[in-house]
Amino acid sequence: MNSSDELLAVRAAELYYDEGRTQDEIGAALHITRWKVGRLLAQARAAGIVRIEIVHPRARRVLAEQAVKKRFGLKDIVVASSAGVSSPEELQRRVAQAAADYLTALRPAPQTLGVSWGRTLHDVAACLPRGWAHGVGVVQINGGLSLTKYGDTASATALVMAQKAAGSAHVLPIPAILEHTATKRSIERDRAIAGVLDRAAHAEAYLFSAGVAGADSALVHSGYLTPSDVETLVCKGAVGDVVGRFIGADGAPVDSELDSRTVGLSLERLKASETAIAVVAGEGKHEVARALVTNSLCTVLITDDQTAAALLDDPVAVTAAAFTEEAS
Amino acid sequence: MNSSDELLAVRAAELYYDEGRTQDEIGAALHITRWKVGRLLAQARAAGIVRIEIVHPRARRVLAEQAVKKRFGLKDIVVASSAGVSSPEELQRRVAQAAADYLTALRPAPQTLGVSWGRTLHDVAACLPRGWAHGVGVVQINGGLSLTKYGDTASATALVMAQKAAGSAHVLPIPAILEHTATKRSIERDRAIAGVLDRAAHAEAYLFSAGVAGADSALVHSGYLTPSDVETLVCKGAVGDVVGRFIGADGAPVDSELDSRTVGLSLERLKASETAIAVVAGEGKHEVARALVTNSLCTVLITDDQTAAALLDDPVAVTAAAFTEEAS
DNA sequence: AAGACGAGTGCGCAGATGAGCGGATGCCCG
DNA sequence: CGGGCATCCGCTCATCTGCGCACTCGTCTT
Repeated sequence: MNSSDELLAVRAAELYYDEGRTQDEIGAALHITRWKVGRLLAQARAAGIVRIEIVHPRARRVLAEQAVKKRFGLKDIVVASSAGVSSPEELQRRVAQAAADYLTALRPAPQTLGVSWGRTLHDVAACLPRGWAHGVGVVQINGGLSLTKYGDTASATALVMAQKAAGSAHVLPIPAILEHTATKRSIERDRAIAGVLDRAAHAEAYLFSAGVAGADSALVHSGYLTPSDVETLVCKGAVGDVVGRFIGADGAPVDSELDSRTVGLSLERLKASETAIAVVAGEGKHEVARALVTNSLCTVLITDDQTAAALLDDPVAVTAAAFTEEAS
Repeated sequence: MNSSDELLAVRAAELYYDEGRTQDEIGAALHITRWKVGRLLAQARAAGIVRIEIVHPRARRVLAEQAVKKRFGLKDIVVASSAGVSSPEELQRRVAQAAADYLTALRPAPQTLGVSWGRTLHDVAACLPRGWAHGVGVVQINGGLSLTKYGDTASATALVMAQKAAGSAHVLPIPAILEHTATKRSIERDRAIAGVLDRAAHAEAYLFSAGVAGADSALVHSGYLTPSDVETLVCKGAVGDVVGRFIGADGAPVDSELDSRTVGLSLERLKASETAIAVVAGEGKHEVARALVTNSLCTVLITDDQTAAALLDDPVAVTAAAFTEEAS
C-alpha cells in the first residue's frame, strides 16, 4: 500500500469504526469516492491496521482453530483467547472452562469417558455444570494415589465429573508409578483393578491433559519421581508426560523401563481412540502440545491461543533461527 | 445483558469478525433470527466485548478527542493513539508527529508563529516536513540559552521550523530565568531583545509545550534551577512549567518572584491568544495538561490518549475514591 | 513505436445491514 | 386477578456495502 494511501486508510478507519460514519460520508470528507473508502478499509484490515479483538473469558480464536486443525489433521479443536488475561492461572482457568464447554456440548455423548488427572483436569471438572451429561460412566485411566498429599485428588476428578452428570465413577486407587515392574504386573492382575483398566481400555472417549517435564511436574509433587529423576528424563529428550508417561518429541516414551512400571492406559490405545481430547494450556507446555498433535496422540485439542501460535510457528524455522544464532 | 445472551454475543462476534460470516448465516448456525444477531453484535460492541483498535503511528482517538474538546471547550484537539507503543519515547514522537501534522494542515496559516522550546518542541520541529508552510515568521517566545550544554537547542527549534518553511526566525539568545529582576528588566529594554519580544507578543498563533515540575525539568537540565529549587516549587503547588513559568493547578504562577525574573511571553498574553497550541505528552504530564485546559491556557491541545483519559477521569471522582480508600 | 499487460478507479447491482414499528411476552403493583 | 408498563422480538423498508465488470493510464515488452 502507498504511504499517502496508508494515512488515508487510517483516517478512514477512524471515521468508520470510531465515529460510525458511513463510507459515503467519509468519501465526501476525504475527497475520495466511497468505493475507494471501502477498499482502503479492506486494506487496513488486511494490513492489520484495524485490529478487531474479542475480549471475553469465553472467547475463542476461530482463525487459529482452523489453522491448527488443518495443519495437524485434528478432528476438532478449541483455542481459547488469552486477550485480557493477567495471570497464567486465569489462562488455565479459561482453557479448563473451554474444555468443560466442549465436553458439555459433545455429541454424541460418550457412554464411558476415560479421564486422567492433574491440576488442569481438576479445573475442568470444577468448571463442568451440574447435569453436563446424563449417566455417563467416568473411568480413571491412570493411577494417581498421591504419596504426599492427604486424600486422593486424582480420583476426585473422576468422581466430581461423574457426580455432576449423575453417572458412575470407576477409580484407580493405586500409585501412578510403581517401584518394580513385577509389582505393577501383580497389581494389574488384581480383579478389581483389572476391571477398571479393562473398562478404561474400552472407553468411547478420553479426556486427558499433559504435564511439563520439570521439577514442578505433578508426578514429582505426588512423590513418584524426584526432581533429579525428571532431569534425567529431560536429558533423554522428555518434553512432558501424558497419562503418567513421559514422552519425547516423537510421542513415544523416553524411558521404556520407567514406562513398564507405569500403571494405566497405553499410548497405543490412546492413539487408536476415535475421540482423544487433550487439554493443554500454558507457556511451558508448547513442546508437549507439539508432541501430542504431531504424533496423533489426540484427535481433539483444547488449548490457548499462545500455544496455538507456537504450534503454527514452523519448527523448521525455529531450528534454522537457532542455527543462525549459534553460527553468529 | 443476559448471561446466555452474552455467550451468544461472543459466539456471534467470533463468527462475524473472525470468520467473516454474514449475520444471516450466524443466525442459522445459532438458531436465532438475523435481527437478534445484529442486536447482539451491537451490544457486544457497546459492552466492549468487541474491541476495534486502529494500530498505527498516525492513528488518532476520535472519540476521546470529541469528549475532551467538549468537556474543556477547546477550539481544536488531537489525541494520538498509544496503541502498540513500546516506550515513552515512541509516544513522545507520535505526539510530536501529530503536532507537526496539525501545524502543516493549519488553515489559515499564521503569518507569525510564537514557539517555546524543549524536548517536545524539538521533536515537533524535526517531524515537520520541508515546505510545511510558506514564509512564516517563527518567533521564540521565551529565553532558553542553555547554561550547561554546548550550542543553543532552544533557538535551534525556532530556526529549524523557520528554515523548513522558507521563513524567517527571530530568536531570543538570552537566559530563560535571570538571577535578579533588575537584570531581567534591563535585558528586556535592549532594543534587539525588545523587538523580538514585541513580535512574540503580536504573534497570530503560539505553539508551546509544558514541562513536569521535577528534577528532570528542562530548566534544571539547562542550569537555571537546582533540583531543590524545583522541590520548593512543588511544595508551593507547582504542577509543571509553561513557557518557562511554573504554574499550579489554577494555571497561575506559583512563585511571583521567580516569575518576575523569567523572560518571555506572559501567561495573560497566551490566554488571550486565538490560537494557542499546547503539545503535552507523557505519563508525568497529566497534571500540567489539566492545569492548561481547565484554565484556558490553550485553545488547541495535542496529546496522547492516556493523558486524554486522565483528563476525562473526573477529578472529583478521583478525590472521592481516595477518600473512600482512606476511610476503609 | 505499438500493443499487451496490470494496477488502480468508477460504477451497477445484488446482497447485507441498521432504523423504526407494531405486536407479544413477562413482570410488577394495585 | 388484571391492568399498566417495559422489554424483547420479528418484520418492513430504506440505506449501506461488497463484488464483479468495464475502463483508463502508465509501463514494459517485442
